Amino acid sequence: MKQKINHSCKGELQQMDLRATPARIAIMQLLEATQEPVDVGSIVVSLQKKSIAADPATVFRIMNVFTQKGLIVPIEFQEGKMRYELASKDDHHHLVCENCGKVEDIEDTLVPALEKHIHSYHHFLVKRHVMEFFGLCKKCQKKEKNN
Amino acid sequence: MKQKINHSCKGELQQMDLRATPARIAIMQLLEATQEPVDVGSIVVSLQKKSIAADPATVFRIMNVFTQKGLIVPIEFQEGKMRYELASKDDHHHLVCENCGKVEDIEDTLVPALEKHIHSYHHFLVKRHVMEFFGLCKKCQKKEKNN
DNA sequence: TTGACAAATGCAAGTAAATTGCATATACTA
DNA sequence: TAGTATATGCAATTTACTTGCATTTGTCAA
Repeated sequence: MKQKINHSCKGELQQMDLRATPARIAIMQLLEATQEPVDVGSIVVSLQKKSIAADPATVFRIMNVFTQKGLIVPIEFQEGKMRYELASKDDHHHLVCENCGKVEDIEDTLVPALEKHIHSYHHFLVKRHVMEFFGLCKKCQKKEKNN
Repeated sequence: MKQKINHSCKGELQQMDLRATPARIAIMQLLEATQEPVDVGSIVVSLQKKSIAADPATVFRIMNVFTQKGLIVPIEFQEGKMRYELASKDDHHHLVCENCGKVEDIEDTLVPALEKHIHSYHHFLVKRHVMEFFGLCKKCQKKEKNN
């Protein structure tokens, strides 16, 4: 069965002067359907399951172009590899469970104020930030208690 | 001229059940003398200048042991490699200039409160966080203006 | 001070993420 | 539908980091 083409993705890509190739469309759809930031390896596997063969080198290139165009944001969970998520999901941070790997989002309520503060007091213009939290989710805290 | 041995470093190492080897002592001294987080490559170069030849593999191993023992903290500036700084310098974040590379420290006034908030409202226990800011320092903002 | 042994190092080989060069394939435009 | 700029696949490369093993060295006890 042929995968239905998501026309909004196609449009989104073309608006950015990017050709709507099968790999690019599939990656956009994947990112839209996934709540957790994904890495290149898992993207390749996901596409394989949809019978879309994409070389890792190609996926790396796509992620770079998408990042340059501002479609996605690279995220670092300190695993020695990059993850990515849709830029439209911005204004939040992640709570990464170090036990089960689950990722929760939390709203970003303080960085804008903090960046203003940094500019006023340190005369430093913030363009980009990294802010992630690692620890134990509710379930894994309970599990740990029961040991 | 022989480098004077910093006896406090030696003691610090031995307290942690680590043998006080020349490379380890020199790295501790380097970290104490440096305000910016350093990567393995720059450590090797710095030691060479002090006529201490240390293999990168050894430095990587030392950084891993120091991290495990809590002497240093790994820091990620999204350059594809790790940096490290003394753990005793903790409770601050970095303002990294993307133009000249300069690193300023800012006091951490909000993370403790934020982590409490995260535990109360999201039931997530934060054990570790990453929080860095990238942008333009005062000087580089001026330079950019004059173009 | 010395000698023995566990621990640290150097060197070389091995991983894994990410990049790059080049020939081929393909999406878009006219 | 054909021509062309662009994207992809594949293989080779780069770079950070790790690991295995033989050798060296710091430490501690005698």
